[in-house]
Amino acid sequence: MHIEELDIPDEQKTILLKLGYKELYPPQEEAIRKGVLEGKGFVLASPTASGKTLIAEFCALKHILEKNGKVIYLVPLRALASEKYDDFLKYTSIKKPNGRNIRVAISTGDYDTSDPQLGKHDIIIATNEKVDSLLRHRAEWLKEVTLVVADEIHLLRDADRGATLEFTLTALKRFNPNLQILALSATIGNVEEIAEWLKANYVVMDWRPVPLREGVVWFDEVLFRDGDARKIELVHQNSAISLAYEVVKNGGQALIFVDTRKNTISIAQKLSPLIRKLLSKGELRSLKLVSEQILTVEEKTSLSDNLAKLIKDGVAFHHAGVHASHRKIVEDYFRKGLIKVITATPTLAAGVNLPARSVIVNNYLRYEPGYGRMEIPVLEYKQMAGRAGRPKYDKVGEAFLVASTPDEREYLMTYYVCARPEKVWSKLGIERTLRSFVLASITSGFARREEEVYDFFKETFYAYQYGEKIIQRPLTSALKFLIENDMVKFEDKGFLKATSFGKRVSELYIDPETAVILKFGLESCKKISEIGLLHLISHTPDMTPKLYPHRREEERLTIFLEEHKDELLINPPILRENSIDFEVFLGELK
DNA sequence: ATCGATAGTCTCTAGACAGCATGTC
DNA sequence: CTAGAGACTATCGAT
Repeated sequence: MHIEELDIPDEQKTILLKLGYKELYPPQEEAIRKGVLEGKGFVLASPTASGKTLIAEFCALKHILEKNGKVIYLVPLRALASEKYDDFLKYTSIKKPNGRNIRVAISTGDYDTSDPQLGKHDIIIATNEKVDSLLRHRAEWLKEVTLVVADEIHLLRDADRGATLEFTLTALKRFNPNLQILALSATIGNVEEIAEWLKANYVVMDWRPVPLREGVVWFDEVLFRDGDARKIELVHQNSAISLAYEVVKNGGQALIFVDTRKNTISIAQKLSPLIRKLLSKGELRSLKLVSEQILTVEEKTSLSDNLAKLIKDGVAFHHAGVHASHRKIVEDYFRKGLIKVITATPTLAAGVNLPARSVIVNNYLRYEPGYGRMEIPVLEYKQMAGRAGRPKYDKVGEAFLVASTPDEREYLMTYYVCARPEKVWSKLGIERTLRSFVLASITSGFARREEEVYDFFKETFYAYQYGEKIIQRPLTSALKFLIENDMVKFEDKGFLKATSFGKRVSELYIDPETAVILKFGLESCKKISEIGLLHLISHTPDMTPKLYPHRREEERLTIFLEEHKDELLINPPILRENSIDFEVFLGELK
């Protein structure tokens, strides 16, 4: 199908043709055939870079130019918001029927545009949380929205962020019954379920612009999914390092995913002398400049020192502890092909688009508090693997999982490489989460009586998956909690109303339980001291993760506790067991 | 007295959204 | 119900 043949505004065609778009990709064609452009709800599940955004662009312009509509584009990351913003900027030259140009805005915590201002724009790109917050502040213009694009909707599986997305979508759906919802997703196990929840059509496709070969490495042997095998030269006892070396030697770039930040650095360090040998004089010279840029652009830390040193050799690490501007530099020069290898934590898997010819997944286990080391979900592996293959540059992308024993190699092949991504399960039902969203449903006016609370939550994905009955009980207890703590009260005729306290809690985006603790602490205190306040804050569930008291510090902390006993606003636990928890907080004060 | 190997013990672990107040242009 | 690599420390033995 050619762009020319599509039923989209002519101005858009001109712009796209000028940019070199011609034929549609198969998933795009399929979506069109099934009727996205006709205003039906849609779930689009296909790998990254298979052109989902373009479909969103078609729908968006249709809404604005032909239906006098307004579009919200939901993304999970601020970095993604600015990426999409740049995407949509190309349409700002188009005039709407009323003679005005199309206006695009970005709304995340970073940008301070006031709400009414946002209402004047046609396309608003926002993080899920921002829209949730807008809902809680009852932004009026949300009523005018006719299309919501929800990017990366598989985020629903995430314990806290997923619930926000779920709430936001449910609320928007309710707020505006004629809304078209276009959900974009990675390949997941239960696209149909999500589609049915949204009362939408769906397209599932594994098609990728660059084919992907997946394999498992053990020692010096690579075994591919299709049965192919090959040997690699072991230039280092670590297979991931040897593999990356080989990739660069053959003129490619590699992305190595590891489990911890520390590992990210240690692998990069082992790799750097090897990679250095493969670089040309010119490359080394340019890299030196990049390295100097790293040192000057931000405050100097041991981390940036380290990074600068590694970049000289064409290697870099990437994780959340690295300053944003440094990350940007690393990403930019990797795209330019100057930096050959990046070792990264999963930041890169879901974040900005940064493909490489080869992806090496070094660890399939990751620590989870309370559970020990857990296997990462297949979905996550597939997302990392999906980063392999740069459109227009590589004929094929390769992704490798590293095994440490032959048995493990078999295991990884069956349970990761050949496995289907798991289903996405709603996490809204967790009581702590639910509480906050029950409050939100009341303060934002979606539920004015008890039955309406139930009605509202009946429409969530959680209720869809687990059944309307299952959600009743936690809802009741959440409601009870809110009433008992004076955030919500009953008025005449069974109307529910948020108290000003409740309203504030909801707007400030804090856990209701946090609010209760703070309130209790402040009310009961005789005198306020710095230590007391700080501890009170640390005691709150919003302060996570807690610090762990070291054995060595225990004594010191206990003495500290004795000295400041009177100042604390929360009484120390009596049981010795719990005192560990307690000393954690003291640890935070030091 | 000093060093060193070895074994046992301890520590530490991915990512990143919103809210506010105040200042600057 | 569930971990494991690496830093750190203690211990003992050899010189």
